[in-house]
Amino acid sequence: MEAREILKQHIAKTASLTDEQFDYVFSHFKSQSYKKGQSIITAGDSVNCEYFVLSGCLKSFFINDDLKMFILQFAMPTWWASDFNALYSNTKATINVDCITDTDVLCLSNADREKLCSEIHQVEHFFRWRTNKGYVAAQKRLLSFMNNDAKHRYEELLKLYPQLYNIVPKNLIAAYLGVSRETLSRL
Amino acid sequence: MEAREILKQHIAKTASLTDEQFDYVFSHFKSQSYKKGQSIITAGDSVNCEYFVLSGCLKSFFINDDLKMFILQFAMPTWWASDFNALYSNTKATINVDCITDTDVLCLSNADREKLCSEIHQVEHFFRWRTNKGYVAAQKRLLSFMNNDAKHRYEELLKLYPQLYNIVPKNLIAAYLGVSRETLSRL
DNA sequence: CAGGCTGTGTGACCTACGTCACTTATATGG
DNA sequence: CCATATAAGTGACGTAGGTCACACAGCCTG
Repeated sequence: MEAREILKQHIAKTASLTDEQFDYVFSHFKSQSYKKGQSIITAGDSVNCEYFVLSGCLKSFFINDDLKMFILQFAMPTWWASDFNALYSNTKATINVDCITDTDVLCLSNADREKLCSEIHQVEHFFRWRTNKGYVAAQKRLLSFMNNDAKHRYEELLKLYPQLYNIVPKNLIAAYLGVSRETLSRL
Repeated sequence: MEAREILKQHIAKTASLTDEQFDYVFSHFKSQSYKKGQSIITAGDSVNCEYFVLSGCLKSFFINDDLKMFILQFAMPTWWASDFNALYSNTKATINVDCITDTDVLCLSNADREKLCSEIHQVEHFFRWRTNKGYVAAQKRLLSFMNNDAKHRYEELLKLYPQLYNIVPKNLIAAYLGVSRETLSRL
């Protein structure tokens, strides 16, 4: 399926746009392709866009002072990724976004999102619900962190994204679960 | 300051409503008072409303199978609290909301929020940004969980809400930090 | 095919934090 | 004003998971 249709169906799940409205919205997205290992957002840079994944897989992650990596999210097709904190508050990135595999995305700039949201009520509706879902998911993950041990969280992750097991190296899974590579290997 | 003004100023920070629009919005909120220790949302019940705190302090928390409590959020004045997962997806509550102190709130039902959001574009704008902020905060907390030890998180919490230290018993702080009461006491 | 990478497994040891048990202090309500 | 919760500190000990070190497999690339 082509980019246009993927985005159209994705939006249609939460908002109803006329064909003309969707065409107008789509015209603000920029298609982009990246290679495995390439960096899309690097900590310290300014962040202009959010990225809608068409194919492939991204990771958004934080690197601490000891150079340890913590993965906030794996972004699979129809997921959105960016450093939302930096994007929304117009500050420098503290989060990185890299390609785990070759990846095609659609980019939407912060300014264009806000423009579309104010011009088309249903677009604002769509983005409200996108974030609502993200917020609820983040809270669930937080609870899982507090409540469950590494093994439990690992099983939870595999249930949530079975595809991940094949695509993603174990050290990245460990960085998502917040445990060391060695601990994960011993589960 | 009275309820009306508190909400008005709170909304005005992210959305511009005319006085008539605000009056209309405000008419959908129901004022409610609770006593210290009272439960507002109980796991297993259905959830109809979200709560805007005018005065006092709420906690939203999860109780696991071992009856251990994990606090998702302390809700101070001008914060919103509910079981948003249950509220949005119309399922039974898995999160509880209780009063830490006597508390005055404004309740808004799920149906009325959606009605207001669809009727008034700026209201949808307001709620989009409320969730955006919540989402970013949840991600930050998640990172802090993965990256920092209990002591670091404790200091972070006290910096973020200095008032909390006096109002809230230490066992609740521990439940927020995800450590045992004893460990917190030893910091 | 040799020499790097990167990914993965495993042993030995260390540490932050949990659990349980007991004590002390502070509220609160009958 | 006493009785009973509730809150808070502390010691002893257990354990999940971290860290470091090394081994080995499957790759690319020269």
